Amino acid sequence: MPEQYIQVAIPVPMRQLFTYQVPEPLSHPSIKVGERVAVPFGSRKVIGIVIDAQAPCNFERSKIKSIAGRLNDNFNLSQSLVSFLQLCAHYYHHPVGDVFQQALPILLRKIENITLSPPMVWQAQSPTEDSADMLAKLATKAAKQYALYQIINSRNGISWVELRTLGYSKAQLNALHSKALISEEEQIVSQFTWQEHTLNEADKLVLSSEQAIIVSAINNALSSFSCHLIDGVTGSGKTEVYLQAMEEVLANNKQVLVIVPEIGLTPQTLSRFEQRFNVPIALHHSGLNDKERLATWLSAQQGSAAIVIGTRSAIFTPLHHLGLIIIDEEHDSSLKQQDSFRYHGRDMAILRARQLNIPIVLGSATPSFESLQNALSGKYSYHQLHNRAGKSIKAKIALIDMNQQQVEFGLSGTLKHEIKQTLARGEQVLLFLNRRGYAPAINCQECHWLAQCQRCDKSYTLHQKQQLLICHHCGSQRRIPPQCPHCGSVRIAPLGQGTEQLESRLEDLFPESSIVRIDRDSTRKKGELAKLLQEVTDKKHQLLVGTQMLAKGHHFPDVTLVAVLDVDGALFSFDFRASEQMAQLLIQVAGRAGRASKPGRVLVQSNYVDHPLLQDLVHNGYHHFAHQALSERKQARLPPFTFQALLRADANYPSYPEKFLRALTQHPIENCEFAGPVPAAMEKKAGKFRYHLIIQAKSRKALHHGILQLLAQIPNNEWQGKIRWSLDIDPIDLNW
DNA sequence: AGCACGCCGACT
DNA sequence: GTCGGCGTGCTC
Repeated sequence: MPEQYIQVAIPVPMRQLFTYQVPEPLSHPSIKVGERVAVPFGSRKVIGIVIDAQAPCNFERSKIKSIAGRLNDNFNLSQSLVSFLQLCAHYYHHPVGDVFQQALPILLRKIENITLSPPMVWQAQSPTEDSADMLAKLATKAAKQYALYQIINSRNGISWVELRTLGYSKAQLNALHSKALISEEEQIVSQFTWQEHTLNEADKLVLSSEQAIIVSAINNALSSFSCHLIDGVTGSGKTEVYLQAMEEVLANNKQVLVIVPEIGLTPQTLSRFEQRFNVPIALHHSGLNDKERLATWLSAQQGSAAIVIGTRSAIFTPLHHLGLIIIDEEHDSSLKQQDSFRYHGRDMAILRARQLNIPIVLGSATPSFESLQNALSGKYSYHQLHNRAGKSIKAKIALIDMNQQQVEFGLSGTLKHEIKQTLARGEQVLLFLNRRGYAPAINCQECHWLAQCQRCDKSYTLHQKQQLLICHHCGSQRRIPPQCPHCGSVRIAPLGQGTEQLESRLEDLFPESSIVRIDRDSTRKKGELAKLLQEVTDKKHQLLVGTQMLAKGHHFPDVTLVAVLDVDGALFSFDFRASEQMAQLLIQVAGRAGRASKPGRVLVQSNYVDHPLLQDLVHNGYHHFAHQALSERKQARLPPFTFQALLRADANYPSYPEKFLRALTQHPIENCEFAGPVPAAMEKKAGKFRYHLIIQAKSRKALHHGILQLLAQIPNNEWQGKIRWSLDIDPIDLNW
């Protein structure tokens, strides 16, 4: 018997695989790709994934260790998932082991044996006379319990995770259980199959011809790769298109993967899918614990889940019979991971659809310029959904020229007037200010000393309620100095305005109205955001103040006035994507405010109302704006017409990062150009000094090859050990 | 990323 | 004398 060697991915940030030997006693049954093995690594023992089961020995024989054991559970990765994750690592030039580590549920990365209780589902008991009485009582006395019962009764088995995501509590469940209306039973784990009761025909809407064309375009080619961009405003019926496209896929006993933004997995979203299809749905979002995550993973892999709905990392779930991928709100920035393995959920989803030869659907009211360009150039099928006539809820956007107005605490006279009018009609108002805290700085009015964070060289933000100065870049805190440390004056005053201050000004201006502030500070506690949003829906508050986090996913039917207090930052940012994001934000909130009978209005305050992009957006809408901006990007040779990678370097010594990056630019790279090195927008952050180098190419292929050349230079670089670096392919935020 | 090894400063 | 600070280097 010859010696057997395997190549293993190890959970360390190294761009290589490790070779191990399989000792004879462990070699039966034969080791397969995707198997998890316990291996000695340095002084510790870790879990590795077998990438190659019959590798040649390409390492000094005497240094090769033997694997310590095989994990003989049923949680090994499929061949298809292994090759997909390798593709991802390759695309992002990211360490393979780290990609595997991030893609796997935490429990699969631990050595300990996994004990997973069998999956349980809730079911309605067969009706009796008693239960009919009880239900009649619940219908009047406990509406929530009654609704919960109705949901459980309408499906054949529903998991606690689903019910929790739909907004129900354990207490409500227990109440029904103690009344013997429902029971918990072990789920029969079997391959999902389409049955007569799977589709709720009554829930189906009649498609417009526009919608019908899209559904058949998707369903016409279910066994080959195609990418469809559905471009349609809120209320134009994107979801109905998703649902009807899914129907055909599910009817073929194939699974569907739905990716939504971080904040998008709301009870409403889920219940839309629940109502239509009576099938097991597995969820994957931040509200799950480790065991629940593994359960989702397993049900997807075994094929018992028909639909998987999740946030960006759900793209790594191992669906065995995947037939369709849907990316909702494909422009949303939460689809891109912004640390360590910086992947884009949408782009990896396209890669996966291509690998599996299946269609993928991207949907948005404000498509990313990348997707729009791919649609316009014919790379994707482009489908526009227009609003149905007569049901138009399109909001109007108007500009307020701050130069022509008396401005008090960031509020123009016009805006104050509009707020008053709206409140008088009993409707709600939403004010955007993208700066949390009380004031973005405090300074001394005598000597103009500015309180700054030593580690970041940035102003401290004043948090009045907490009586603290907080650095928003590194989180460090200090007390408010009673007097200027420079000249001793006590005339220390806040500079500029944040949400906290706006909230307290509004309390003075509109004492009759209840005001709620929604930002990272006010929603730190778990469940607080949901609670505040519920209060808004219940009309407990009339005035909403918030940062960008308010723009995503939430629907505000009684908000009829939305105002953006300061849009100018986005117009003059050096980041060329700032204006794209600003436009998306404006259109998104405009679409989410109001309802058919009471359309929302959007007011935008600016000192530069003549700015061409602003004018274009306001007068001609998102698509005109996007075309305009795209032709500017083309002229300037910026993405999506070119392809970028960002090499970030940081060190404890100021000069190192720049020198390290500059050394790399000394060797020109074929078909690639360098920009920089430049100091990061925040050169100093948390005591580290940071520089950026952009590598740009006309084609993705050229960029890919260029990066390989670049990375080859790094290991022998004299700066090795003195600096830390990381690579970001297709960066979207140049600020960090 | 861990973790060991190693070389300097302040303490039972 | 030793405990422990974190710089440096290695992991099949």
